Amino acid sequence: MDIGLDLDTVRTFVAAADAGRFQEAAAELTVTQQAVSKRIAVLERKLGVRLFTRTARGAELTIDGQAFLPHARELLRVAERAVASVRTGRRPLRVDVLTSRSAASGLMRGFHRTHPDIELDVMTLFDIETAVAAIRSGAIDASFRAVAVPGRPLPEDIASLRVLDESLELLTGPAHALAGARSVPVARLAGHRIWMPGIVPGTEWAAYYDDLVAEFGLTIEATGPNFGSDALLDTIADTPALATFMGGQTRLIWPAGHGLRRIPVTDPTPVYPHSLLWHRDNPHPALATLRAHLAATTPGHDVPGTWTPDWVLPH
Amino acid sequence: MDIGLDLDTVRTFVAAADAGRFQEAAAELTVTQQAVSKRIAVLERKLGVRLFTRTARGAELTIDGQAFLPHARELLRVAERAVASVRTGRRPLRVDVLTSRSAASGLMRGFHRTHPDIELDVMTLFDIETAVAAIRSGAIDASFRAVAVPGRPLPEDIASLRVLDESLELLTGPAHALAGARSVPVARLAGHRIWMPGIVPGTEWAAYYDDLVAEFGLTIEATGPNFGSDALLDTIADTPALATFMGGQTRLIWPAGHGLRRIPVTDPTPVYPHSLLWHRDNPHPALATLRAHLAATTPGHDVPGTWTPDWVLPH
DNA sequence: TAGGGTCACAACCGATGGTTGTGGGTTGGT
DNA sequence: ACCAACCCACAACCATCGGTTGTGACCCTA
Repeated sequence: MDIGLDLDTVRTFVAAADAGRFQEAAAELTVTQQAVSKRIAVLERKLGVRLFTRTARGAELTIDGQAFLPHARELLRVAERAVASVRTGRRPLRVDVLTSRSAASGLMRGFHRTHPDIELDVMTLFDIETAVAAIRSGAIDASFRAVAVPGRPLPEDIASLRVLDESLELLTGPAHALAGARSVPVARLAGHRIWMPGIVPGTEWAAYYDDLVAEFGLTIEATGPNFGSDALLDTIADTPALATFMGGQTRLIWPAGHGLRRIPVTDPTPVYPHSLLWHRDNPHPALATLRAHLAATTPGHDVPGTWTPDWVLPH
Repeated sequence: MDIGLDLDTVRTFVAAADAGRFQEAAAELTVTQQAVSKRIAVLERKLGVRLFTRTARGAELTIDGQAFLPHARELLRVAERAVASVRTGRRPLRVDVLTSRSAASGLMRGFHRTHPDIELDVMTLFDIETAVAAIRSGAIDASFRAVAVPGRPLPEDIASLRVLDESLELLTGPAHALAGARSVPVARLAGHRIWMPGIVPGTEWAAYYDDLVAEFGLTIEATGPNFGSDALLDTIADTPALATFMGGQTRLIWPAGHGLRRIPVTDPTPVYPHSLLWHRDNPHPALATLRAHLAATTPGHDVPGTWTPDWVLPH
């Protein structure tokens, strides 16, 4: 179905369209006029359309050529950005956001809205260990994580800023015993089955839920393979005895007709602390902009009536 | 400076990233595993970065690979649309808009806002002759034009709909005699030098200004080569004795500090009539949508106090 | 430790895409 | 009306590229 376009050919097409003459385009690309002629001919054969009308004083775009031209330019733009994304030196700011639907991802969307000119590459690493390693190696510029896991303090060269406390909510199906509640105290969750597949021991999120369990006497089951959030939501919706935790700012693809309920948890409200981590010596100019943006836009923390593990860094 | 990426390689990269194993990607692309390995190796050498970490049970993306992946996907999307833009059959709706800054272009932007799902290719043809020929040949689907030049009625198979009457405004520099006026009656323009380079005899816009000149005794100079709107604006701004006409909805790149004035023309206000033209038998589904959109959103015409040539089609 | 899975390297070879040389065709000056 | 000066296309040639097959090193698991 797809044609093996190659970008040199596309570049040739754009150069020829701009120049209006194959010769000039050839000079610009430092190839011969015959090479340009051949490339264009091949492109036309691949597309099945005539792109230029050859005249005695050059080559003019056909209507098909005019239609193709802006797409060709866009293609070159995107290619340039793709290459730039892995260029060492001035590359887009690389930020790790835990998951694509997390609150950190929302913060980055906000940052992108107010700074649309700053190029970003958003990615999702496994845990804080790999994130810190990636930051120290320079592979990424910043990471949103809960810091720090007990017994594993942040290295000296890593700086952090507490940027968002995200309230946890209980997610249940319509037949769950708590489905009708407008909110639920943490203590009332004792004895209920809370299912969170995909928790990997040793990660900072596992440490968070371990502490939560210990503090309030909950039971969280992490059994079974993690088939992704869709499967999780399906199961929660269909199983009256099962609930799960979810960040209050998580963006869900809400399955229609499932009747899922998001129920705030209170007394106290467990909050998941997101901090921004970065390397003290990272000179990326956009990093300072991001820090300033987050410092300016994020609300206060440690609101009374909330809970976080005591190993969480202050701000 | 740019690297000769080719899209087959990019496709291979995406397939390998999705599959997690070169073998599976190879099967999907119906090439051998060795070919995939080679392609990835070449891509990594070109980019100067390692994209995968090879393990015993497959290949995992490095951080650089993760950063590159969304750009690679975007590249393939754009490529697909580029190819689709010249595919006969279901291709984007092709609309000719006179110039990229014309009122018709604004109408298309509005259409795109309310129907972002409909793919469009907007282009600018020379005059109504070529537009009609392109419509009849199927090369384009619709055109915004003033119809019809006297003596050249629309062919039977071309339908039209009057969609917008655009008031003409006078554009002057700050030192022009009329620069201070809030509006100016057409009759007061007699004797003033109005300069509109780029008018080509025989086109429908030339016919429009010919009629305007004849009706109100104006003098329009079309002399001199047309160096584009930037050069025109520069000259108008610097020359007290010169003014030009401009569509009231034209989007200008307003040069800073030029002090240009746009002055409405009255008694009557000359309006430039934009009609949508299309082929009666054109089955493109988006064409009907566009017609309905325009019929619903465009205001009435032939407002009292306005003027159009008498050869303009009624609606 | 044997076996089945992964990817990489080497040798080979046809297709691709560049070069030079040449020819047809329109334009414009003499 | 011709000829020079431009255009682009076609042909022949040839190096490189990108695929194939064959093989080997490696890792995990039974």
